[in-house]
Amino acid sequence: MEKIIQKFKAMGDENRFRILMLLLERPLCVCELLEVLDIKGGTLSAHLKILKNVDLISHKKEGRWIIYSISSNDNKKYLEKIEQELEDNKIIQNDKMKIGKISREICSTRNRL
Amino acid sequence: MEKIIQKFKAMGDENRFRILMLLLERPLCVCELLEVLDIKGGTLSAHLKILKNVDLISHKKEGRWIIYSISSNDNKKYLEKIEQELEDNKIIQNDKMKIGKISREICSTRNRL
DNA sequence: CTTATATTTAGTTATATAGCTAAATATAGT
DNA sequence: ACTATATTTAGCTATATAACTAAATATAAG
Repeated sequence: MEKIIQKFKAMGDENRFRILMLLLERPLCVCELLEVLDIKGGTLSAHLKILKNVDLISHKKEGRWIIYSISSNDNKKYLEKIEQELEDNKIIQNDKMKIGKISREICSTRNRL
Repeated sequence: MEKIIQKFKAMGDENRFRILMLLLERPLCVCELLEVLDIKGGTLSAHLKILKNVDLISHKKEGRWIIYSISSNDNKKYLEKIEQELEDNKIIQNDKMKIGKISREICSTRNRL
């Protein structure tokens, strides 16, 4: 039971929920997520750890980047169903618009921790 | 988005999650829930309000009792799927065993707030 | 009116959560 | 070696959450 409750808690935070909706678009590196969310690197790392601990996301290394994605097809389907109910949400829309304009390489030009 | 996040938060609490699993057995009055959960009346009322506010449960009056139940078939199906993954959980098992032995009338013999 | 059932409110306490800064650590690429 | 990307840690602050007690309120039944 602890596990499922932790999963709900993981999804019950705005920034983590936005991360999940963003990863539904495509796998993303940490610096791309940082471009969209208004939080610091350390904070984002903590959120990613929480989502990883409940198996909602997973990651792989690719060059000097760490790429996060939704961890299973079940999770993907589940989250997509939720996403449909949020088609008209401004924050989510805006996040997806932003992420559409960003590529991994943009990160080097910024200087976020 | 606020709404879905509130829903996850509502489910991400042990006592509230136990309430949902109990209501999956059958509709229950507040005093029956009080027999199973180790919390005071005021606290339980607050939890029920949170679950009601996100439309997970609803209630109706019946004599001097207020009967709570899962609010829709969709919610019921959703929660039943989660319940299946928890078949071997001791707390849930115990809760369901207890609720099986209780009827509404037992309440008058106790004196919980 | 009194009792039973439930909710609400005010006030309190303890713990959890989310964010920050700043420094340290890890790893891969150049 | 140095840089880029990311994580972790320690220390801090602010807010949210869950619980309690105790009293007040609401409603229906007897």
